[in-house]
Amino acid sequence: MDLAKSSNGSLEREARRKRIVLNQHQKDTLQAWFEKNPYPGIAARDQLAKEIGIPEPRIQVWFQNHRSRQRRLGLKCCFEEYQTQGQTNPQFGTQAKEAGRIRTSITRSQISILVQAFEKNQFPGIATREELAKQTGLPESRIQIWFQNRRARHPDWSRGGPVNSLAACPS
DNA sequence: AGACTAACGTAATCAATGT
DNA sequence: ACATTGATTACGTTAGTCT
Repeated sequence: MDLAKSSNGSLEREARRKRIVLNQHQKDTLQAWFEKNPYPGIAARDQLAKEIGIPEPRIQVWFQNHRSRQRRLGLKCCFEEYQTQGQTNPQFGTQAKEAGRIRTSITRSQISILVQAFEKNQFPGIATREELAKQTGLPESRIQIWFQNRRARHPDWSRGGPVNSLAACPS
């Protein structure tokens, strides 16, 4: 993606989160959990997060990246396989799909804060997201997801030219 | 300099919730 | 029933770390 255009006072890409560096013990533990279950639910992720002292959202991303890596190496850890195995073979119950994160409910006032920020910048960096997290009381990781979904579903009506923003939201 | 990989992006889809 | 929208998936890209 090519945001962060030229020098001429254009919008610069905001900084991303500082990259964490995993120590060997953390890598080993992650690896071990991955082998047991490459698709951990929120409960397992939380427990693992606590165990190795890494925030749960980082754990979730690590599993996403690691699945890609494994797949690239020819190893096939695919979700469907995992699910159907659980269904056709209920005895191997360990393969059953684990519960995901409970849906976060976002209030009207929180949404208005987020929408305002979105109209200023559709691609907030970590600093902006943390600030919004503070203002709204929502976890930063949920804010990041909110922006992803928003970009996908409300394409630029602040970017470039306002496409008559009042036409929206018939409430 | 190049390999590795956390962080981050899109697109598609599932699923909870409200109307 | 349907629309809206939060969460998860696959997969590609960007950029920091390490050898």
